[in-house]
Amino acid sequence: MTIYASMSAHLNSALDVLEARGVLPVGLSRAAITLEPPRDPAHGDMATNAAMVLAKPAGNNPRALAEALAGELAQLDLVSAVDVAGPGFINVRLTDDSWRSEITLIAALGDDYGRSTLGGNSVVNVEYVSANPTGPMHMGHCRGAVVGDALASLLEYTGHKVVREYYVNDAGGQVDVLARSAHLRYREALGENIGDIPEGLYPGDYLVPVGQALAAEFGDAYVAAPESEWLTLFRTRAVAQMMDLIRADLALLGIHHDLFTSEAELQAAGKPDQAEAWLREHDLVYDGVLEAPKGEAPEDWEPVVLPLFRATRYGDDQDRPIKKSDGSWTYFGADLAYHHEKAKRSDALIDIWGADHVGTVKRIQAAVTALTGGKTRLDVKIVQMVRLMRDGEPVKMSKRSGNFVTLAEVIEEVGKDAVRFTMLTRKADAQMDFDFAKVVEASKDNPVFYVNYAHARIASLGRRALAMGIAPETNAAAIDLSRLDTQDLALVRLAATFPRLVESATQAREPHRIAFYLNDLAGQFHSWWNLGNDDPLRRAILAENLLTTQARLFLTRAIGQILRNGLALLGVEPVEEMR
RNA sequence: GCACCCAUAGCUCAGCUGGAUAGAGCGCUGCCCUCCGAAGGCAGAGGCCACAGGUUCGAAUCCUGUUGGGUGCACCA
Repeated sequence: MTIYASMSAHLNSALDVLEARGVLPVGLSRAAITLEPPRDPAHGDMATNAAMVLAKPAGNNPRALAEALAGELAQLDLVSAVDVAGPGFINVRLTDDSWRSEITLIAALGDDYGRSTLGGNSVVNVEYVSANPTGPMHMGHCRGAVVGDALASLLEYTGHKVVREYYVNDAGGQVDVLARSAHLRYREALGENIGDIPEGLYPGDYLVPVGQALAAEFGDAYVAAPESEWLTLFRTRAVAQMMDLIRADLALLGIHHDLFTSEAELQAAGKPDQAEAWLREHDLVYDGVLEAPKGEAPEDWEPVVLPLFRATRYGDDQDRPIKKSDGSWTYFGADLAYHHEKAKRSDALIDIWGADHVGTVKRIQAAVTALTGGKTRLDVKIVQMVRLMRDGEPVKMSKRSGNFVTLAEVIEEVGKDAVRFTMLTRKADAQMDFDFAKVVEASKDNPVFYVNYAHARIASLGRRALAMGIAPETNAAAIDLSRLDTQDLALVRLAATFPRLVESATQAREPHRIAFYLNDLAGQFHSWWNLGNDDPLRRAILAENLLTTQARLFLTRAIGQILRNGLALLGVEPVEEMR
């Protein structure tokens, strides 16, 4: 058990004792109780608000309750001092040995230090990326992809069964446009001069190979044929190739989904019809007239009767159409059925969406609530815009000319790890700038570099020790941990908060917290390392003092382990040496 | 007009779901190796946490309103 977990268990036992003794009423909720490192280390190693939280419902004085609780905690072996401060904080100081043994635990658990069973094996479906299959991925998709992937890893690490899912929007008007664009490229591949790509079709060069493949497969059979004969066929072929492109782009980012669900297949299987029937039975879909759009005056708007979902019952501004007047499904109508399908096979749903879809959050949450009777929760995590910068100037992007910055280009320029880490150095619901120059800069201004530099220094210690003929002692029992002093243990104190940080980052669905933590831990490590500059005796490797050397190397390996565990959650490769 | 997000040091941003004296990087002012551990470290200056109310033992954090910025408001996806 980690040191926080075991203190937390002891705290609970102490409260049980107070209950048994009648100091505390039985059965008070302990949910609001926290056990955390105080902001000011001078206060101690851990602080709890238990007395303040419980005093009121217990009808007790917080200070008195705190004193009683402190008395219990003081008896623990791993506690060296307890005091009550302020309105009723209980500050606990742990023995140096308890911190020393946490290093052994980190070494023993290795990659699993930080892993937890928080999720209880519940099935969480994370849908992310889901870019339209009409072209390669561009940078607009990147942040959601990275955040979704890191969040999925966090959930996995904390004991959830995670399904990483991609919803393929292969049924809307945009894929018909894709099919027509592919048809044009097909004619081009057969030798026709197609001139400029007409307005309204996709101009990108990435469709050239699609046209060539179609020409190779079908010859000139569809050159002059009416659209009705080739549209579906070409659409299927083009979408398949676009998905190959997208999968390749995602692989560059290190992202691999478990499941790709096709909108067209869901529709072919009648899922939206089933959902509609059920909703009609429960008076959640009715035929009604859509309100006129607000804002700018619509020119061609006219009232028309459509099947509407009663989203207003669940807090949306208006009821939302599930079908168009031509009888086909709206995006929402199909998406509603899709979420219903996901809900059937999951305990919780998470969608990662770009900020341009904020307006549709309420309706889909309303639909999930309606279809599952409120049993399944859908969290929609909105990822804000990223502004691409180069040397402080915004990079111009024009979607119309097809001149957008692709994900592949950026990864080629700065590397996967810099992209991933940088995307996670800001909370998702705040906008961010992505500066090409900064993300590859080798300085402490760049967290990717800074964290990896710490890891590389640790790795180099191992190499240097070996070169000096000092083989690292791997048997923890053979290491004299008493060689580690206060300054060494400060590093352990921060390292030991990793497991609880992982849990809180997961519960808040905020993977960026891991990135910030790693930056802090790296900072403290660099600081520790530099102690050796002023005082050679503070260096890790002391040729004339093997016992201290082994203890310090053991400590640094534990720090390296935490850095690796955190980087793994972010999908970033730790580096062994700087070049 | 409406909905959602944001507002913290000169700049870019954290702040662990309400805790104690508000933190980091950059920039600024100093300092630490006559390279075998400086791509780094230490110290200093810099704050009415946009504004006004409210909730309570306690608010940057939660609620309401105001102001400023962003995104979005189709039968599109």
